Amino acid sequence: MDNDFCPVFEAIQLLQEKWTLHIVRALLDGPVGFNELARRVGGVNPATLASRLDHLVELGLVHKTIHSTMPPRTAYELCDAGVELQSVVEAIDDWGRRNLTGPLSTPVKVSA
Amino acid sequence: MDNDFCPVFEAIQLLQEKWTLHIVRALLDGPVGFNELARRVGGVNPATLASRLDHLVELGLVHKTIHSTMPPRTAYELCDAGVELQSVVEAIDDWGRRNLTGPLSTPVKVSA
DNA sequence: TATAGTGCTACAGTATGTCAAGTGCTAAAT
DNA sequence: ATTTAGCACTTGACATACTGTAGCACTATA
Repeated sequence: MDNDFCPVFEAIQLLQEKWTLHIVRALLDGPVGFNELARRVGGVNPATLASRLDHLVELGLVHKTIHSTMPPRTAYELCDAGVELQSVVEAIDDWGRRNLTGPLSTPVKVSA
Repeated sequence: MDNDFCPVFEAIQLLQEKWTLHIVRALLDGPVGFNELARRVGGVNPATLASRLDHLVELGLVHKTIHSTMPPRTAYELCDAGVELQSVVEAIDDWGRRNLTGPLSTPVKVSA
């Protein structure tokens, strides 16, 4: 019932949180502010984005710099551990290009 | 508002569905039946597992063989496109070993 | 002085995942 | 011969997670 801290399991747990991978991918293009990050990612709503960023900051994958409180100006950027996720994103990228030819069908509902 | 079919985006969408990556990882160890797969993965509930498997089969990443209906005996195994996800799992594995030293803290709630 | 933009938070609603139980049947154990 | 135990799931009630839209306090530009 426990994997007794298995790093792979934990890593998957983290990366499967909705939008996390998208956010990391967007951050690979360099530091950004909140709203522009949302735009880069495309489709996240601010509440979720804020939540994911909090988590990523907490884990030390992302660094948040508040340049000024008012007018608000913040920058999010990947730390080393975050940048290392590039290899993961690239692997997904490769796989996607090779194996996805069209839009995915809608996932089957759990109770239907 | 649209990524106009960007394979990376789609791939991330797929892989971030809860348990999908865990399931793929478990299947990399070879064909299994439903219940044993659940045990290998550890923590999925049958409804979710069934749903994910349907989706993976539908996308052609997993092949389902029904050896007998009654007594029920089924085998799930990765097809080629599924096996190719090994590189993704490995990248995550590497990253996890290098960057995760202890259990993750609980994700921050969206509305709190 | 309006307008648009910044980084968020709040709330209600919906989608998504979970828990426990159960089904119909058989192979192995008692 | 009769309990177990196991297979592959499904069902329905519930909890949690995510979404959409609005809004705040404020400034820089037009």
